[in-house]
Amino acid sequence: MKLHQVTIKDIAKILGISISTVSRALKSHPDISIETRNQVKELAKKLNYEPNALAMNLRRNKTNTLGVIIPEIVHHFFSSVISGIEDIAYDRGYNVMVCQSNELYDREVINAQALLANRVDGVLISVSKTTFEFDHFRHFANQGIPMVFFDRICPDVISDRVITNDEGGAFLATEHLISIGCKKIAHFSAPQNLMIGQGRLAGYQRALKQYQFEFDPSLVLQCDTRELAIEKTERFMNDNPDVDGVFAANDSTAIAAMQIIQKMGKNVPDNVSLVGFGDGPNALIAWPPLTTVEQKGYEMGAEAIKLLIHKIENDTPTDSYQTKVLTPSLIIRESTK
Amino acid sequence: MKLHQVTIKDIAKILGISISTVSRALKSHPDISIETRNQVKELAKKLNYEPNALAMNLRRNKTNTLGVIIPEIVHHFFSSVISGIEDIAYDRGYNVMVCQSNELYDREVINAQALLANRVDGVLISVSKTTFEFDHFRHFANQGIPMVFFDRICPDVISDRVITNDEGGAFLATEHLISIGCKKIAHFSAPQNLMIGQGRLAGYQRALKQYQFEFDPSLVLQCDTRELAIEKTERFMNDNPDVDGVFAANDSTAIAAMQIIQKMGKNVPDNVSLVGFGDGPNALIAWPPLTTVEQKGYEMGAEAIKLLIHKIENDTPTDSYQTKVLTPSLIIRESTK
DNA sequence: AACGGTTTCGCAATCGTTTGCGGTTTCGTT
DNA sequence: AACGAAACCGCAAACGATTGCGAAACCGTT
Repeated sequence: MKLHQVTIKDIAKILGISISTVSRALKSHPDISIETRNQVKELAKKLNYEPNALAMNLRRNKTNTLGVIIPEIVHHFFSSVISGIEDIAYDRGYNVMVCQSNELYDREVINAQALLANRVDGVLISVSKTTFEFDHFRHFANQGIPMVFFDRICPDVISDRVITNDEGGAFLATEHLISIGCKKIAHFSAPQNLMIGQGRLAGYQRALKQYQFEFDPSLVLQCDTRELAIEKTERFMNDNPDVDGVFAANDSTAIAAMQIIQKMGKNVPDNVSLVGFGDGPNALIAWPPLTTVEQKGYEMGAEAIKLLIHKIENDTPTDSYQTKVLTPSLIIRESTK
Repeated sequence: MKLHQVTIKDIAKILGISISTVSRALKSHPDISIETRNQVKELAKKLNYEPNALAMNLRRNKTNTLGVIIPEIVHHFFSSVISGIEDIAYDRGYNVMVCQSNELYDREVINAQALLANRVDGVLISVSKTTFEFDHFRHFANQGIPMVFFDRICPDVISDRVITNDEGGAFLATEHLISIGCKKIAHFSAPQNLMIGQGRLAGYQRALKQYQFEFDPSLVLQCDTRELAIEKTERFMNDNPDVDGVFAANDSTAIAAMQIIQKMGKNVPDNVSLVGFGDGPNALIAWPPLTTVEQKGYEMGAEAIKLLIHKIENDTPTDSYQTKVLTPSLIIRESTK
């Protein structure tokens, strides 16, 4: 049972002055005498007065709240993104409502509706894997609410976007393996129906080509989870015993593969060098620490929300959209040499 | 530039009926004829009408929004908690505003104020490490806003709580080290101003006592982050060369310590056995896989929000508070033997 | 004493919605 | 034809805050 919260009306009644005077006094409006102002402020503090944001928001038609729709919070990458979002939001005086879709289309729709009903000033979205219909996002556009997509962008909805240059990152990883003298480099790839899968394979291929390595399709193994790596790595390494470099599409795959390879009696990095992609904290915890392509979740969140706030606070023409591409960088550790 | 959002007033004007009729028609109030009701509903759908939650909330004095204050989102444990919170909130029709304090007292205070201003219906809190003053939490109580503390609870504020049985978990961990034959067992502890720090130390001590080990304060090292472990472990192990068991207050500390110990030329688990606390995915990726006390983040979030919603929706007497204790279990892996 | 200019404050509308109460139809009954 | 009950709908206040405009009150000047 909620108690009555103090309002300016209460303060007005107690002090025997009008509501408007209290309102003005609280924000040091010059129309109000200093004595009155002080009286009001003192009483407000004494009563623990907190302005009712709901009322203000209703009047201003602005909530200072941003919505976020994200597939899964329990993911180092996504939680980093949220962290970046939160920090910038905090600095700029915005609140954040985080919704997770759990990769479910229906839930994403409901989340979007809730954010709409709550009149958020803008939304940040990373699309669920099961979403192929985008009308729930278009409603934001219809209402003039700015959107920024990040990471999992929505190709069918024009808007601002923040993405990672997967191809470039994969190129760096592969180039590094080449530069340290690897002669036969395998790629443990992500599914090719995902943009990230395509991009990372493409970067791998471009590096091979640029350094006159022949592309051998049999050196590409679709394998992008810890479980798959544990299942497939040994056989693959036996089939291709002279592989001395592996670029995996993500860190957990790389780490699992590394552990299997070590168990097979090979030394990492002396016999085989491995590079991952993602740079969660896992890369540091593995042994040896994993060379990996750093994916900047925090920066992505920060960039996305900056873009969004800019859109909200400046009346930019509605038809100008940017796409920000974050270039990942290679972090060289001890799994390659 | 935000467009005008459709309101019931617009619908009323177009249909030439009153606002109240529209309002009632939309919720199928029996006073309204079926034809009118249908007309209204159709037009509402056509215009993409979305009820303004702000206005409703202002009138109802209820927001259907819950606040969460958490130290850090980028933590497997905390993001699991949020995931649990989100899922239940979604099922029960609540929105969630997540704020991270980044372990900063000042920021925690501001977060609390923001939630207060937004008139959340209740709050879930896990206290920052740098918080020693709790008035900002008491404001919630003063306003009659239910609070539930979880994990990092606040001893000075009476309220509902959800915690893990840290003492019990620590006991299990220490007992395990004793049972496998460790003779000199150190504890890398969390700060003693945190209840979890106290609890884990207490469990360690109880196990020692129960098995007639002498408690040696110099074997307790305050060290609860990866960075601290990297900084302090070597010196500690040199000062105490015959330590053959370490119980660390969390996994990342245990893993970092394990890596340092390995670098010092000792074998894990042959020379030194280590146990962590927390069981994020890291414990599996470390080498050797870490024995650890399993902490149930998702369940904790779910339990906490259930308690909170119960408090919100039922007028339970304000003076009855529960504490829910989640019992952790020991997961034995290869860092101990 | 009357006037003009400050200073200081209050009225009332507004944001979008809900809801008690009262008012107008409509229709059936006698 | 007249009366009463249903059925249907609108007025207006309320939630808490902001703000343009108007209005007192006070001061000094002539």
